[in-house]
Formats: sequence, structure tokens, C-alpha cells
Amino acid sequence: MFSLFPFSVFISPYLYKGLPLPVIPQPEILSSVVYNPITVWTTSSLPLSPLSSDLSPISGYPSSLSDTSSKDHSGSESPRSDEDERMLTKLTDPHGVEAEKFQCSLCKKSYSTYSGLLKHKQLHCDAQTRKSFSCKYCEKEYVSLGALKMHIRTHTLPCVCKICGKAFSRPWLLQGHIRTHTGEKPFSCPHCSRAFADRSNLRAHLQTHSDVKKYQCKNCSKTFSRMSLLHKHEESGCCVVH
DNA sequence: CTGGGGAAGGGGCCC
DNA sequence: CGGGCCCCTTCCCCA
Repeated sequence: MFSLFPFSVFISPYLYKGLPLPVIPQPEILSSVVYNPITVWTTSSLPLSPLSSDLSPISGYPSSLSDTSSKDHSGSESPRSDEDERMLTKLTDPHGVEAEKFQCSLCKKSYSTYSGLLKHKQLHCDAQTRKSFSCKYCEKEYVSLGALKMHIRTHTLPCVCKICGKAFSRPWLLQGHIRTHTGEKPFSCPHCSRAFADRSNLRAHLQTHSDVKKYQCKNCSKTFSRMSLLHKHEESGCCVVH
């Protein structure tokens, strides 16, 4: 479904990623995407995220801005995993007699067809080996220990502000918080004099420079700069079927 | 009431 | 596996 949307008309996150300093792209670079957003979203047609990191870098921009160094989103993923390759390996005995061709890497059961193996994995092995990590502080569950540990930090709040004592789950949250004390605003709007302590807030601000807002009510076609404003609008009754 | 800014939370990805 | 950084989203407050 995502292929239906011309993502490239939006600000590419790659314009920001990987820059050593929070350098904001020059107006002439941003202008075509900031001032002329062609597409608006409705809540029913919204992609998971209009500025999703699945976006392709805007073609034609300098590579220094589209950043291919620190993060490679160029779609180098292989169509088939190593495990799949192993599963597809033909199993033959030392005498060359072909056995069942496809073997489960987990329980070693063999199947004559790949689809048979896939079915087995989906219904049996994968389900059995799928682990669940539960938080001891709440009822959340995660499929990986790392994700759980990350979540637990939201309970333990190990990062404490030395100035006011407020605690945060992650260092960069604390870092952002400290800016509220120092007044540091490293993210400047290229179109006005405003500056922001948070990059996301700058991104939201950039929408206010756009003539056409990208979040559109599917009923009255009114557009909004933020999804939250669209939600507010819809909840206020515009989209109620009379 | 609406729109915008400030602050913060949480998931995903890369190194 | 953990840290760092990315992103989007949400909540609150104010003009």
C-alpha cells in the first residue's frame, strides 16, 4: 500500500540523519518539499508514518545531505535469509541418494517441499521457540530481552538531571531535558528566526510554513499541520455520520 | 476553540 | 547486548 504514496514529496529524514551537528538544510533545498507538499494525508489513508524512515532519499540531493555513510537504508536486504538458504539446501546422503530436501533448522525434521517446511515452521517450531519477556513492573511483554530491558528503564529511570533531579529513561531524553535548563536551541528554522531544542519540534514547526497541510480530514477536506490536530478535529464531530 | 510550541515517551536501526 | 541516534507521537500549555 505504501507504494501508492509519493513519499518523496516530503522532507526526507535523510536530510538530517548523520550530520555531525544539527545542521538544517538550506532553504533552497527544503523549499521544494516544505512549501509545495503535494499530498495530504487523511486518517484513513495515512501511512504508518508520513515521514517514515522507509522513505527513500530525495533524488538529486547532494549525498552529504542524503547521508549514505552512517546509516544505509538503500535496501540492501537480501531477499532470503541465511537460515532460509540453509533450509533450501538439498540434503543428500553420502551415497548421493536424495533424502527429504528441506530440513527445519530448529528440530531437524525434513520435508520434501519448501512449502511443507514453511508450514511446519509457522505452525510448530517458530511458535514453540517464540519467547516472551514480561515486565515485572507492568503487564507489557516483549519478544526480545533487549526490548524488555529498554522498557524497564521507563520504570527505573536511571538518568537523573543534576540540576532539577528529574529522572529519565534514556540519556538522550535527559540531554534534551537539560536543554530546557540551558536554553540551548540547536535546531534552527531555515525560513524564520525560530530555533528549537528538539528536532521533532522543528519538523512540526516547518509544517506551519507550508501552505497545504499534509493531514486532511476525509469528510470536509480541511487540512492540518499535525495529526493530533486532525484527530482533535475529527473527535470534535466533523466526521460523525449524520 | 484552534493552532502552535515545548517537553517527553517509546520503538527501530546501526555501530 | 548496550549505547547512541533516529523517528513519530502524544500530552500539556498558551496565545
